[in-house]
Amino acid sequence: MKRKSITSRDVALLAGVSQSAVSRSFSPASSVSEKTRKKVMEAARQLGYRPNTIARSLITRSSRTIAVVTYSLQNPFYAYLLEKASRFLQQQGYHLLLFFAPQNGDFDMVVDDLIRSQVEGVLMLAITLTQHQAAEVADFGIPVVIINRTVEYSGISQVGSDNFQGGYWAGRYLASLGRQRIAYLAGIPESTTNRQREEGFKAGLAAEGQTCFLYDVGHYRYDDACDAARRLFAARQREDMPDALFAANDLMAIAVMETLRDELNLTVPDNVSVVGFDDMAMSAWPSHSLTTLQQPVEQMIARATELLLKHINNPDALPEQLVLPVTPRIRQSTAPTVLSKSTY
Amino acid sequence: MKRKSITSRDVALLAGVSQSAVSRSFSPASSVSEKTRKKVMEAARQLGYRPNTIARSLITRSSRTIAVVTYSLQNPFYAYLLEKASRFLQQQGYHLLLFFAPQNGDFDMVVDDLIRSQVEGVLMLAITLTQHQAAEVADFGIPVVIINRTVEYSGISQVGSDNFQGGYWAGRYLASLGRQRIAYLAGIPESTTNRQREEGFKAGLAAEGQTCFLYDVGHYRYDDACDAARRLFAARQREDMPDALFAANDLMAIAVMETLRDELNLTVPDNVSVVGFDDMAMSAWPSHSLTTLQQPVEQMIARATELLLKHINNPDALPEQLVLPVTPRIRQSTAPTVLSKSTY
DNA sequence: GTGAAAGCGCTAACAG
DNA sequence: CTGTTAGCGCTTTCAC
Repeated sequence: MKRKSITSRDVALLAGVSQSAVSRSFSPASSVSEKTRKKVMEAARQLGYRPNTIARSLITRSSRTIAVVTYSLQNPFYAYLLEKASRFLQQQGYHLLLFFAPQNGDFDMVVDDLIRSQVEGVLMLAITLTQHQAAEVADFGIPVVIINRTVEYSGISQVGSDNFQGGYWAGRYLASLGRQRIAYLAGIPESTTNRQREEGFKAGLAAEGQTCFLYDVGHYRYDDACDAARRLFAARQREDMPDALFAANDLMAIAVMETLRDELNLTVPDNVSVVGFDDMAMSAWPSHSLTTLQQPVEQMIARATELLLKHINNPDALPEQLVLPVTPRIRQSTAPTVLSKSTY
Repeated sequence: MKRKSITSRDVALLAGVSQSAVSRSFSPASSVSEKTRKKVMEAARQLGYRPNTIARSLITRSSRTIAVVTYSLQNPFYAYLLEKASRFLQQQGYHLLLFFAPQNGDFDMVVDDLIRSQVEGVLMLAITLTQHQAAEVADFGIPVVIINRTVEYSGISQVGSDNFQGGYWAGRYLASLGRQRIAYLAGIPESTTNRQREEGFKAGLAAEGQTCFLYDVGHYRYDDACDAARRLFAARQREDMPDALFAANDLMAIAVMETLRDELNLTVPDNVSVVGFDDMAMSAWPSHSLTTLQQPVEQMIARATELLLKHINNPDALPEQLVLPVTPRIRQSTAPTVLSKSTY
């Protein structure tokens, strides 16, 4: 933008009014006579004038901008979350500054960048903040809402779903199906969502008198989950491999199913029953038909965005931690164990 | 952001230097003595000072911000495009303003918003601009690059792939497999990508002495494509329904396959061979194993972003229209026709 | 209702 | 190298 731009002064000159009259004409709340506004608008049209948002932000000290921070869009569940939340905020008249968390994990720079950019709020999707980072942003007076991840810092609002309950259900359900060797495929092990799902799962198994048969890590990613599946099912004997698996998200659950069927000649659900977490759109497609824990996406977004707006409009509002219930969706990737020839 | 913020003046006072010394200390290019910078930085740290990006933008007349406009992230191909491009631009030190094209199609407001927000460039993903809109942005001096869609306006740079060739290949390939009733599933009929793919497809069929057997529309969406599949294969007799289908993108191709197998009891590729367009990651998964035309995504992004940066740095650079080659990926969703009992 | 004047927080000459 | 001085384009008192 080197080219000199048309300013309100130029418009004022052409319209034969003062510069402030131009400003008023473009601000719905101000009182201007219909006549003046008309003159101004006409001059503005002729010159192709558009108010400079940056200058306005500087003086009003409000950027009408919200930062959205996300980790990766490879997971359709997050792509969906991002789109829904963004559209809503956009509709509320906010601009959205998009930040991707660097894959090398150097998140401090992003936090710094966030603060400098004068956003009025921050919406974090599946991003784990350290206490330090969370405090830094919050202390700076920028409201933050985290969706689908938590941080041990009560100064920040969080909206998540009941990961523990979901995991618990998965554990009990698979055991109740008669499965004896139930494995867990972790996401990012240290992420709060993973820890909660894992703990819930183990508790659920324990309630049925079982323990976790095998454990591996897939970082919430498709490819990593395929690799994990190869490791988990590497045994020679069928009785040494899992007969069921709970994956910390749908994307990994699907990866496991694909690998099982394509490379390992195992059937789902007969040889292996699989449960995921999220219920992304794709999980309901017939090819996958994945039993999973449905997160209440729409509700999560609604609550998170309204919470964020609340904090923006009222800096004294207290932070809230919301935990929304998940719903089991039983599909065809799980079935009771049947005794067949191949089992013996 | 109502709370009064710490300004460079505050820091100057504490550090015992002038306000401009503070400014210089935070600008890598400026010359400041190590001693001064140290004092300033220490004072800044104490106060928690961060330079105000908005004020900086106003005076430098450069926002270091690029707008990214996208249509929908439901299509993983675009989610991928968005993530890749964004990460690159972010790495180049740009901020990204994210705009979703409204679904009601009222794109003029977004264009206006775009211009007001003082972005230095606009990257459009799969967005169709009218000539008028394109001209409006371009005339305002904001460089625009469109990925994967074209507009009849030579003032704008565009990066796309060879849709016509891709369609042509699909048409010939399916015909060469011995398929006799080849259908086309359109995306958004009036979108340029769709038109080019469709024309190429028809030309390819013509080269093999065939014409398009049936035609339907799926708007590039999964659900719409399922509906279209139901219509396309509604005939009582096998010989009245298609034995092959070319969909204008992978998402729709997959939707068709899912519907065929799950609801219509038709097998892929034997009863129906299917070809898509894009080659998104999911298409290679064993469940789908979709034959498709691979778009050179990485290359498209690389060229588009470098083109955009070029235009930003040199406003006189001429717009370019790039058409990159697509590559057929033959997988298991297509196979030669075999004469089987069920055919007679 | 309207114009004049005073900045928002910062960078960029300009002297020294 | 450093401080002083002008603004960037806009909103917002404040008189009239």
